[in-house]
This record gives sequence, C-alpha cells and structure tokens, in this order.
Amino acid sequence: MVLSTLPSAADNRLLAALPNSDRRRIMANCETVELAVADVLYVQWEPLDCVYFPTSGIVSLSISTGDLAAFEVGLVGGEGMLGIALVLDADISPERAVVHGAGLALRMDAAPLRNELRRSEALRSVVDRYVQIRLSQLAQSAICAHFHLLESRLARRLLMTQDRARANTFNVTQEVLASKLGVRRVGVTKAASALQRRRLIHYSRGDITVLDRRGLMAASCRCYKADRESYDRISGR
Amino acid sequence: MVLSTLPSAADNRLLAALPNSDRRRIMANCETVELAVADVLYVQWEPLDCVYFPTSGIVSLSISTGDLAAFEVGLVGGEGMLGIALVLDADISPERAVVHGAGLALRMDAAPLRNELRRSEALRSVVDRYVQIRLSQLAQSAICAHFHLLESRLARRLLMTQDRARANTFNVTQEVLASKLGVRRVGVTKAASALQRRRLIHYSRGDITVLDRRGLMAASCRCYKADRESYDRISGR
DNA sequence: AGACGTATGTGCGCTAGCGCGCAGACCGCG
DNA sequence: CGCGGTCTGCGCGCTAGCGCACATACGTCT
Repeated sequence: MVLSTLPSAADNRLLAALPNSDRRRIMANCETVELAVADVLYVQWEPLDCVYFPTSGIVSLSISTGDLAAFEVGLVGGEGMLGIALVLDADISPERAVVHGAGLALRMDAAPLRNELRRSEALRSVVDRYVQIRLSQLAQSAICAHFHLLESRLARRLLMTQDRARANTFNVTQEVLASKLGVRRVGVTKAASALQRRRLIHYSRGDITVLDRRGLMAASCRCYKADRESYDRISGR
Repeated sequence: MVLSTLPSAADNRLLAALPNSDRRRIMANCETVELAVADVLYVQWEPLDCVYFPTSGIVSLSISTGDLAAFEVGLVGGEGMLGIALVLDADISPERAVVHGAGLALRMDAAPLRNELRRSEALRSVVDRYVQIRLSQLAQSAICAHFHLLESRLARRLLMTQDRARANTFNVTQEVLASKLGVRRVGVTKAASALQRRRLIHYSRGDITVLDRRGLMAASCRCYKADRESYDRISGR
C-alpha cells in the first residue's frame, strides 16, 4: 500500500469532528481495511462485532423482507459510519451492508468502541448525532421512494454517490441502480437516457460521469437538498 | 383525575424493562400529562425540551418536505417513547409529533433525562435499543410504502393502531388515514370497503372496529409481522 | 475472426393509484 | 324540522411503473 492511500482522519467527517486527543487515541484502536466492491460487511440479522469509519469507500445498506429483493435504506461514505447497532447496544445488524465503491475504512472492534464511548463524551455525541442523521435520512428516503418520480430519484441517488465518491466519475450498472431504487432495470434505462439526453450525465456500460451537477440537482427532488440540510442541522454545522 | 387513569410503569414497555430502583427514581422525575387528540408535541425542526413515555396515548410522527403533505414515519404508543432526538444529543426534532389517540404519558424534562442517562446504564440501554427499533421500523415503512398495495398497508396500519390502543375499537377518519399513508382519501375508502366486505373490520364515520384480527393480519403485508419481530429481536426478547 | 457474457435499449399490454368533481349519508344544532 | 358540516362512496380519464420478451452494442477471451 502506498503512502497516498493511507487514510487520514480528515477523510471521515465524524472522526474529523473529534478533539485531537480523543481522535488520536481512538484511531490508535482502529485498523485500516480495504473495502472491495461487493464485500459484505454485515449480514442482515446476524451479529456484528466492529464498526467502520469509511475514509474513501462507499457502502450501501439494504434490507430485504424475504420475498422482496433488497431495497437500499442508506448509503454511507466518508460522511458517516457503519455499525451503529453496536453503538446502540444491540449486537445484531438489522441491515445488510455491501461495499458499493472501493476504498478504505478504519475499523474498530466492539470492545474498544464500548470503552471509548464511555470515556469520550465527544465520541458519544458525534456518533449519537450521526444516528439521528440516519433517522432523518431514512425518513426522507421513505418519502422519496413513495412520492417521487424515478427520474428525480435516480438523479438524487447519483448525486449522493458523487458526493461520497468525491469524483465526477464512478461505476454502477443500471441493473444495480435498479435494485437499490427498488424498480425495474428498464425503468432506470429510461430515466438515465432522459438525463443523458439533457446532457446532465454521460452513461456507458456502468461508467457514469456527472456532466452538469447543477442541472442534476435541479432534476433531482428536494430530498437531496433536504438530506444535506438535515445533516448540517443535526451535526451542528 | 380518577385513580384508574393514573399511569402505571407497566403500561410503558420501556419503563417496565428497567430495574425497580432505577424505574422508581426515573419516574419520580416524570410528570403525568394528558394527551388530547391533535395536540402537537413537537414541531418539525424546532427545539424540543422533554421526552414522553406514553402509557395509553398514541402519537403519530410525520415529516413534510415543504410542498408535500405530511407523511407518517412512525406511530408510538406504550411500546416506545417520544423525543429520541434528546437522547441522541440533538436538540431539535426532525419530525412533527401529533397526538392520534387520547391518553396519558409520562413526561420528563431534558435536564433530568441527561442526568439519568449518565447515571442509569439500564436506561441508556433500553433507550438506545429503542432507537435501533425505530431505525428498523422506519426502514420497513419505507419498503412497505414503496412496494405494497394500499389495502395491505391499510390493514397493517389498522393493526398497529389496534395494538397501541389496546382495544378493538378506535376512531380515525379515512381522511386522516389517507394523509398518514400518503394516498388519496378515495383510495382509503376503496381499501377500507374491501376489508369491510370481507368482514375483517367494521367502519362507520371514523369509528373502526376490528372484527377479525387474524384475517386482518393475513390481509396485511409481512411488514406488520416484521416490525414485531424486529422489536422482539432488538429489545432482546 | 468468432463466440460468449455483460450492459443497454425498445415495444406492448396491464394496473394501482392519481386528480377532479360530484353525490349521498349521517349527525348535531338552532 | 330543516340546515350545514363532516364523513363516505363513485365515475372517468390519465400516467408511472410493472412484467415479459426481444433486440442491439460492446469487451474479452480463445
């Protein structure tokens, strides 16, 4: 692993928000791990024994109700963390977590985590607020999936990926997007074509380039903006 | 107020789960309040300064995105609590909370709450797990609203109300149900008529009676059962 | 070059739920 | 008893997204 890929605390907003002393101590308890696309971090309803603070990877949270295909209930990158069940004193994950974009994360085991949560008021606060953010985002997603047109939902989802990838280009096939959004693949094809025709994105065999971020935001529903606003509001600016 | 209406800790499952000593101390910090239908407990994005443990009342949580009508993201009764934002170290409520069924609740102010959260590991654990339950239920609602037929969703919603009302009869107009479910009133009319024709419920000017709970469960989507299962799983049986 | 797998695009009939407007039914109140 | 408000029921045309089946493009490996 080359130096430039070593994760810095600044690449995870939760860790970055901690006071220096706490952060140093906490990071000393973390191990850097590589996240490869399709890695499964948590299985739904199975025990979990560590949390992750992504620095460059992107992870998709989804749940499935037996019959139904998995449905995405969260997308986590450097702005958040994975494994909040552990923070909430549960030891099973209600969601499935699958790596969606390759990258790095800092991993912390359950024992030191519990320890630090007791010791560091700052960690507790940051993490608790993040739970609150997840609650808000989840509620927003529920509304969005229920009310909004697929094209807007797709636009939102692309913007969310772009933010977390910190790049204008990333790779997701329409098939995958369809399953995340809970719609047919052809639906995504149609919506993506429309966005492409409007020169907002470029799409080719899963390689997506955001051409016009402004326009894409206009095409997306307010949920995207609402998400960001609630993040800021809850994390306290 | 007559004796029979005095709330007992046993009527709120979270408080009931605490060890006796903690519970007594915590309840000493609570005040009994009456919840009347349509009372607004929290306004979306405004500060909140207390939490509620309902003992017989039912409260509906909803969010609205400017243009859109409010959409229900949670229904809380004696099985839960209100104001988890306070527990999560935020001081604004991301949701609107409106009383949906009259009853009583125990109210606790922010200061003693914070105090007790520090002092009682049991309270912290119970409350944290409840947050986790809310997360699961929210995710389930998102799926449900997106995938399932209105008739099933209505059945589920009626069962949820019945559970929290602890009675076979309660009062909700179709108009209100429609706004909670995020559909047109006529949609609810149609779905409710269908359920009534199948002798699962009786409906008249807002007075609903569940005639056949079994059948109603069969008519509802698996989400209802999933919700209950995740409650048990997370609360630890 | 050819063959195969993956990714994207199209067509067609179907249905749940929408928006709109209106009609009847029931209740309390003056 | 009649009036007005609330609650429920119905019809009609419309559309987003569904399920199914097929068609085309691109990459890679042999």
